[in-house]
Amino acid sequence: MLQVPFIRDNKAAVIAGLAKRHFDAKDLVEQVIVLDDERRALQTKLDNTLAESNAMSKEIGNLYKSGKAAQANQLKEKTSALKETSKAFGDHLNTCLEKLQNLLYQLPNVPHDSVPAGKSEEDNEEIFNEGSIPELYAGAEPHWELAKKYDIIDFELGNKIAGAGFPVYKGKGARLQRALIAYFLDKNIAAGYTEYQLPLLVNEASCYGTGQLPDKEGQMYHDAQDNLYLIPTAEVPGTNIFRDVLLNEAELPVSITGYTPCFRREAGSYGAHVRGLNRLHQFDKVEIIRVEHPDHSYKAFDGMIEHVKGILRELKLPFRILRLCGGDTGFPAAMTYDFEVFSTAQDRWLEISSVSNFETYQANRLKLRFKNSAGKNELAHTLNGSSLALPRVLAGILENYQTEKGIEIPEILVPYTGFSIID
RNA sequence: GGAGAGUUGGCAGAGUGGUCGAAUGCGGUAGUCUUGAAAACUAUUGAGGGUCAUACCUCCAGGGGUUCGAAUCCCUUACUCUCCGCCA
Repeated sequence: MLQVPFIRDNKAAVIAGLAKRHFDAKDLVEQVIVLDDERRALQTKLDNTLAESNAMSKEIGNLYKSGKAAQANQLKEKTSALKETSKAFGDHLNTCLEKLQNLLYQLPNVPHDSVPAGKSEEDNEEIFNEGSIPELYAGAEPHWELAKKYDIIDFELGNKIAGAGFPVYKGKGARLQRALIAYFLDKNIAAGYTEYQLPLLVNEASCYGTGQLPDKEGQMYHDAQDNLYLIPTAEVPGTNIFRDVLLNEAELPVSITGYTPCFRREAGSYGAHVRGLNRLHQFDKVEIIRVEHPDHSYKAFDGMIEHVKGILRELKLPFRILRLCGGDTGFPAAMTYDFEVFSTAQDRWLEISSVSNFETYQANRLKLRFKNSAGKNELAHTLNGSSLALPRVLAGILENYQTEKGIEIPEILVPYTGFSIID
């Protein structure tokens, strides 16, 4: 959520920044300012009324104490009118605040200066490309065929047990998956991240904290009985660790990592592009999350990019990095880089990681602050990224490492899998 | 699931109707002392709104109520703890 004083002071910049998302913020921004003016005026009126009745109450108390009950009773009669006016101002103020809140929820984060304008994924900038795309043998197949051929992922069985989008991994498929999780976590820990095991169900407040609510209500699985949501990403429980937290400056930066399954309803997305492992209702992901001093958050961002690069290099997968344009950058993010692995047999790029700096947008909702060197409480910056999303890495390995003899296991993973080929 | 107890500032923990935004301790900050540090001592230290700055207002888990006046009484929701039941 953007801060109102920031919007007031940087009105033109906010509108221009959001234009890069093809988001016309002009009316919203105007409304925010008008409502905020109204809010202030009402607050002042309410405060004055309350001050008056506070003074009166004090006087009544004093009169009683000094035995002047008759005078006190006389004063009491005057309080009812004050009560009514303060109630009216209070109600008015509340509706005003509610409206303001709603407006603020509608404003996405202002993109960083370096973010290109653009409408959709076609306007994203490729800023990095590494690894050669392997020449596959004549009979090379997409991963869903390979999965069947080597009996490592059973989509039909998942359909039977749960439904589409819930694959069953078995044998070496399951073991490879587990190896990847362990490898990613070890890499993250070696880079200074602390491992967490987090709840997979979260409450409403946490969903508001990271912005899944109110915007993305229908995209999460919801247990109505207990009013809990299945997490769509570890970002939700991981970042909400810091909801309503005041850190000391010396405690920054905070770096955490965690493996969790992720659950997404993905309502309405079917078809060829979601075949196999491309899009699932349940998938595994290892996430990295950082809380940073505002002065260092972009340095941390670069560090996260390098870190993910390092993992993909070790896996020897061909990948590229995209700087997302304004239109494709997620609602709460100021800047996002996507990592994509080339899926040889499908002849397309698959997103496997997304690293974002939210600056203070999430922190403002979360009330995540730190005491700065001047002794003032200041909003921290939050960042997160995947390292990595499992199914598409798996798809990338299956497709890029397939040979006539079977699927080779990237060397770095062999100590984790305990086998070097799936055949 | 049943019964009971609790939720107070960065943390711990007093406070049961009127100078309580809240004792005390820890922690933080500044200073004295010290070559420097530690210890000790002294001072200072909750958050938000509002103002040029004051004034002033709000906040003692969330919401509602009683009262001239609520951290304190009542209702309600959430959470925590203890006991019983159930259970990997």
